[in-house]
Amino acid sequence: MNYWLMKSEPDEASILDLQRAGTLPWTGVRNYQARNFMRDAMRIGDGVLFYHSSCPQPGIAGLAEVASAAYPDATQFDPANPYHDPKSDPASPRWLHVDVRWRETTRLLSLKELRGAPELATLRVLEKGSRLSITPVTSDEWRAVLARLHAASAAG
DNA sequence: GCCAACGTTGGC
DNA sequence: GCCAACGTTGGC
Repeated sequence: MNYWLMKSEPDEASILDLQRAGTLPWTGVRNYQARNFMRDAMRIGDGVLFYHSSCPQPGIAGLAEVASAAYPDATQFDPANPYHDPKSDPASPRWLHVDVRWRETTRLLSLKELRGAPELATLRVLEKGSRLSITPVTSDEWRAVLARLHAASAAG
C-alpha cells in the first residue's frame, strides 16, 4: 500500500466535485514524473490526500483512493481540449491517468497548518519550489495527517 | 549534450 | 498581478 498527495485546482475539480461524482478520471497530468508515479508505482486502493491548489485556501481538503490502473488520457488527442498534446502519438499515448475514488471530505488542513506541523515537515509538497502535482507520501506522514484531521479540535 | 529562453506553477 | 522556481524546448 502506497500513499500519495494529489493537487487539484478546486475550480476544475474540488473535493466536493469528487464526492458528488464518486469517481473521477484524473486527466490533464502533463508532467513526466507525475505520469511515471501513476504508471509505475500506483496501485488500486492506494491512499490519496486530496489537495486544493491555486486557490484562496490551499491545503488538504479530503481523502480519496486510487481506483484504477493507469490508462491513456483521452484529452491529449482532443484539439479542443486545453490539455491537447499534438505531439502525442495515438499508437503510443504519451499521457496516462488513473481514476480516483472519493473517500472522505475533511476539514481543510491548510497549507499554513501543514507548514506549522513538525511531524509533517518532510512532506514533499512543502519543499521549496515544489510544483509536482503528484507526490509520494510516507506511511508516517499519512498517519500524521489523519491524526490531525480526525482530532477532536480543529485548532492549530 | 549543453544551456538560454520560454512557458507554467502556485503561493502570496 | 507578481514573481521565484522549475520543467521543457530547441538551436547550436
